[in-house]
Amino acid sequence: MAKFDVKQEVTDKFSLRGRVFHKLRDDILSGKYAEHEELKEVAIGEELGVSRTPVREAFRQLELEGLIQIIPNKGAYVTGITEKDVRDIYMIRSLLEGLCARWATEHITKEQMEEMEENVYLAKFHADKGHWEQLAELDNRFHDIMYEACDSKMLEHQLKDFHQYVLRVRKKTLNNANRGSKSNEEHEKIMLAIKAGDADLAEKLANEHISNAYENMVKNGLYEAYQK
Amino acid sequence: MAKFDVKQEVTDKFSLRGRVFHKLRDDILSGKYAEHEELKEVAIGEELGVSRTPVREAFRQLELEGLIQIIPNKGAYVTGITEKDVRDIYMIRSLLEGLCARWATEHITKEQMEEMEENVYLAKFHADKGHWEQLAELDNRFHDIMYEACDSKMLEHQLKDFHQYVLRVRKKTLNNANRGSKSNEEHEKIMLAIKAGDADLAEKLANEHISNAYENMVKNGLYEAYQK
DNA sequence: ATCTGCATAATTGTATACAATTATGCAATC
DNA sequence: GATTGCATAATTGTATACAATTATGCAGAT
Repeated sequence: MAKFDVKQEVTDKFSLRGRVFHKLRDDILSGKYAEHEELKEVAIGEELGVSRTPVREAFRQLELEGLIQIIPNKGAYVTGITEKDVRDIYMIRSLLEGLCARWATEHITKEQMEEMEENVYLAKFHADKGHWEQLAELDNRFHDIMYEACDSKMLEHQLKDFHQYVLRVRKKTLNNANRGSKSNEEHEKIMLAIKAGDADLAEKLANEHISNAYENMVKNGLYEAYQK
Repeated sequence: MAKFDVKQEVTDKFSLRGRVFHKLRDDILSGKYAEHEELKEVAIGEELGVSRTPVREAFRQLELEGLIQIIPNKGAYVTGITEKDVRDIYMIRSLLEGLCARWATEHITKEQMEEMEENVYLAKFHADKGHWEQLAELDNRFHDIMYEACDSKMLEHQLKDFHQYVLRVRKKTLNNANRGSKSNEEHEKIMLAIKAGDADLAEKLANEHISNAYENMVKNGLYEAYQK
């Protein structure tokens, strides 16, 4: 009577299609392919040692993830993201993260609260030591905890969708200046607001947290990777 | 030097895969398939007179549209939407429509503004006459105008995504009571706020518009179609 | 030199064959 | 009767062949 697993990831890591999907996604996000570059089915297939069928299916998924665009009978092209797109994404995400923090305040479990506290204190340690790799990992994890804690698969899905875009710019954001520790200080405030049950404050702080991340990114000129 | 068409719909209406995609989407949204019903590749293919290949690709798209869920090596199942999911969707959409109204206030063109006014006044006429079909059509169109007017392909994409879910509940909402004319009165207020350049008011009204639509839906018990 | 028309090549769209996995039914066992 | 094991069927996953569409290059006209 077990219902099918709702937590199932949309992409299967073990099928050929799943491997193609993950490989292409990583390559696009890491910048291996230029924007607007055309992806050929046979070329990708030969590179990975698979036929066109799984490649085509991976293409359909990447299209709806917003990473490529398929034009019928022509080809698949890596999507371009403009400066305005990035700004819009951060503004939308700011709203949604705020709502997520609000709902998390209302629904977080004891275990999730404990992991969130642990995350903040561990991140403080790594920030002091300058361990940017671990810090970035913990930063991602903090947000994932909040997504899970908000107890809404709809909102979680939306926010994780945005993550695909955000990853294209955010990966370098925590390395420079002291955004890393600054970010974690903001996490701590959000965490404390959630712990105190102050949903209004949590929402406001989460809003600002994303806005600040955006401001920091602009200040450091990470836009350069994107077309005007 | 023409760049590829960014406005291109994600699904091609003329390819076999496109036809399968649209057919299945309509059938799912219209309730032809029960929730959690399994969709078999061969059965769908035979019904539409096509092979499994275009069916499989349509499945991958429907999955990312959130209408079905594919479990590797098992099958494709129509997604279930719980009452909580519906509530979450409307709350998220309320936020995003508010942002959309704000941006529309800042970016709407003269032509779009005129179409929006025309939409409202035409809808008033049909509401008086009790033409619910046309009213529903105009209602959808009003929101599409606003999505286009906000001048953000990212936000537009998000809101249209939600539309897939919302269509499953909203289609009957305008038929009963006087929600139809009530909805249009709210459209008019939003339109006037946008025309007056009052972004704060437009945002607030758009927020409330979606909330009201949700409240109305709950009041009329449209939830019954969904699992607990 | 540029443009047009057409033959050819390259690429995507679809159908089908086969492999791998999962579901089903039934007999044997307890 | 319930359960296990296994043979069989049903279904999905992948590869490949062929069709349809689009891109390319070149000859000839202007």
